[in-house]
Amino acid sequence: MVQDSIQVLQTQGYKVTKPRRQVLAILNGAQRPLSPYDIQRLLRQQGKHLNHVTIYRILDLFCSLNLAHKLLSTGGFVKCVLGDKEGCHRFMVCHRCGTLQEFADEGLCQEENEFTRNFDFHTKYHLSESSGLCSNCYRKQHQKQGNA
Amino acid sequence: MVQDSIQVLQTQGYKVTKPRRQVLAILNGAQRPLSPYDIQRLLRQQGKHLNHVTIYRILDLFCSLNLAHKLLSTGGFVKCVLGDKEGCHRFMVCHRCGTLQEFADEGLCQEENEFTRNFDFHTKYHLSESSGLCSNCYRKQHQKQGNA
DNA sequence: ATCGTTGCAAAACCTTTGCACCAAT
DNA sequence: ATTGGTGCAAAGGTTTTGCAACGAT
Repeated sequence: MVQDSIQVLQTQGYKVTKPRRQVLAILNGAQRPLSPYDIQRLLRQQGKHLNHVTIYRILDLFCSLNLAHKLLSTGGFVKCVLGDKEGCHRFMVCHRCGTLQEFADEGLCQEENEFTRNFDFHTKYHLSESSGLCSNCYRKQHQKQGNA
Repeated sequence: MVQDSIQVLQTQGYKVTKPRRQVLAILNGAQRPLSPYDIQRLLRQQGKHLNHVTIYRILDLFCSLNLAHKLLSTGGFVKCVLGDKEGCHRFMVCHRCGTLQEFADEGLCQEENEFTRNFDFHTKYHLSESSGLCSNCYRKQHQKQGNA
């Protein structure tokens, strides 16, 4: 997974530096979106020190290469897991446990494009997040409250 | 338009103060998302002074009452123009001139819900922003570059 | 050796908090 | 008169900038 991203860096002419590898590793191991300072904190726990400015710049780069995404709802960063899959990359975010799943579907994109086309608007890309409950949390919720 | 919002404030038991009316007026006249400091600046140009903290608090309130929305991509605030219309409120944002249009469509919401249902995810609401070119900018773009 | 990257210091900017005062009801 | 709102001062957090030094190629 990290290896794929390193490939992208190389083929695009960007250097594969230690800081970039470290940020990749953190994003890869994360279960939730991380802020730049989150990343710095997690690295520090491993005895590694990265300047926050460096982290900002690396995240900018990763987002521009689609190696990472910035979530709309929280502003946190996550590693992209879809690679070059067609269609805009979207997220399901569980508002209970915070876990998140990335997905894409060209059909959805088309529907949205057609819809906005009625307003004479020419869509380039979509930012889209679905907020709700993941299967686990949905189950727990219903155990607690019985049925509601 | 502003009158409707004032109605909402009153019926919900919130006071209709001068600062709130001023912020409403600014949002109402704006063609693009505004930051709290943008609003302060615009008011100052009219010789009116509002503390930035006050503006933050007013915007928080407006968002909680759905009188305004905070755009997630840019962080700017816009007046809600859909009122209670069914379906999640979505935005088209022109990345050239910054103008924005709000819309909603229950069909889109359903499609997205059904799709995420395949992942055993239970969607509560959607966050969605379409980025592209408004009709004006699309035309200009094509005049400049001929055809591409 | 080179040029892209990083680290550092500093600044700018954004957002929040607590409390005293004010003003809409 | 009451109570919610506002202003102010201050603090805390986030993001950006410029430049010198470093290191991946």
